[in-house]
Amino acid sequence: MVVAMPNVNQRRTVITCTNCRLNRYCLPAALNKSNIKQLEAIVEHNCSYEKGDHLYRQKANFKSVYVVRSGSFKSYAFRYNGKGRVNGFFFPGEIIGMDGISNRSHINAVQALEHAFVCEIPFSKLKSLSLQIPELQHHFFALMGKEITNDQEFHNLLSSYTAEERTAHFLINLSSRYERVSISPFRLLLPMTRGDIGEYLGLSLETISRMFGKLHRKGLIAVNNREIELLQMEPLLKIAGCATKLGGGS
Amino acid sequence: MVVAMPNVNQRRTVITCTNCRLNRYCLPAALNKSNIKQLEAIVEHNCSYEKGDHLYRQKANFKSVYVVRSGSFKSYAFRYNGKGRVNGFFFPGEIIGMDGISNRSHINAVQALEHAFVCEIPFSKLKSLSLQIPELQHHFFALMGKEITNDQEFHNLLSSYTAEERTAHFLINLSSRYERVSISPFRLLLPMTRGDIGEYLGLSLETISRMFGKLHRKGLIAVNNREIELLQMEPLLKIAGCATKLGGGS
DNA sequence: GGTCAATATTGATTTAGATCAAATAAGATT
DNA sequence: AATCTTATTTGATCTAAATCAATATTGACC
Repeated sequence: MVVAMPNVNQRRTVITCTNCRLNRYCLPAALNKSNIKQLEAIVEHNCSYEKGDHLYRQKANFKSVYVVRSGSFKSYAFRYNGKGRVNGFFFPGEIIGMDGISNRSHINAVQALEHAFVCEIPFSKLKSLSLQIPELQHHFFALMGKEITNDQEFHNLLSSYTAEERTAHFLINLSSRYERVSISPFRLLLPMTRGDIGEYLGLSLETISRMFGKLHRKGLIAVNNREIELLQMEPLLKIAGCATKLGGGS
Repeated sequence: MVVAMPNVNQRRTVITCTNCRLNRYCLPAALNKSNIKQLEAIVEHNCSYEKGDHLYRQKANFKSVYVVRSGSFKSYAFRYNGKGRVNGFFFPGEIIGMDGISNRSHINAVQALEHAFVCEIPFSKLKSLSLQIPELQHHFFALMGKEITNDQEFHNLLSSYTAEERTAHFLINLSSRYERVSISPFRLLLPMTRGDIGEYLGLSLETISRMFGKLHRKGLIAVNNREIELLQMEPLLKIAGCATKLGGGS
């Protein structure tokens, strides 16, 4: 089985925010050492999930947000009419669960794409702590704001990009998110199926396969099942509609 | 010219959050009287905009969020490659500006669709006040969370709904947002063009026109230029993929 | 009221991507 | 290793919506 996302801190030292390799991408990024200790106290570290396990299901009560430590997840939702599927992927350092904040219940389900670890942060405790630590409040506002701008850029993509552009954008976006957490940004190991990508990008799985083929024929990528190598970034960025690499996002 | 959104509190009494007719949909909703006074002190009330005026432009510095008091706005963004356009509409009681929180600069431009008034809330002051008033912090987290869930439901719509379903959804969504602020939910006066709607829904303007025609021929709506009457809610809700009326959203 | 520019409708044609249909290929299970 | 299931690729065909094109309508401005 392809395991795209390497585990972080495999050795079983006790894991804390202070010693976590991802701490500069996560909530501690905004905090000083003493504040990090306070944050540590409310975080449940390193819960383990197997491939296919659900972090939560649609309509589940919202209690916590989660940070991916290793592995990856997809979020998906069915509507009343059965439409709609995958609406996000999550990689190490990224936050899961904001879809439950407004309603106190999650609108999506979230499922592990491979063996994964997450930290769980009870939201009520996070809110209380944010009242005491202005930097934490500020940072969490910024994280939610980032989620909003990502979603809006995605709106743009779904309403005006061709299949090839969406596919290139997807690869470039993944690349920059991998790079951020020191995973190779040029050899992408995809933890999700073509079908997942298709649902996410509003395309059929056959079209995803064809677009990978098309980009391959142009010499921009190499495709070997779930392993995609990005060979020529400049033209890819151009097709993806990016002036430069993208910021991370769900 | 069609003026869809009636002005609120036209008589020139001094307008405050306490006496604002929209206060139960806006930030004061979460606050007690003394807290509302504190909020009032940081709000710039009733700034006026003419049709076509920009509330802010793409890449403008982020200082404030805004609440629509009357009239309506659209937000739009151009990408590096010239793609993408309208990505949101805003009606009375709704918050504009969250697209600037994470980056300290707005990714969208926002333009008045008709004569409009907004209240401006400097974000740094709002954050400070949120540290003192837990209910305010909670409420603003909830508002941002709502934005996130709306955007994700929209992702779903753009990736899996047909033109007819999108159009019906748009009308139903508008209806419930109008109803929330006591504007008729069955006689919709649209402040935006077919082109705006098309860009928003990822369809051409001709398709919007045709779908209005199609829903009209089915007897579900009556179309008179910018005035759309919803005649049969049940079938419309069904086409729109809603079990019941939708919550508000951008 | 008359002219112009912007919007909206409607029809004809094209096309990007969906769907249908096999054939491979990779992993999982025995 | 052999079988079975799930994913992927590739080709043929179809179709929803885009695009192109022509009017028609509306509102804005002299």
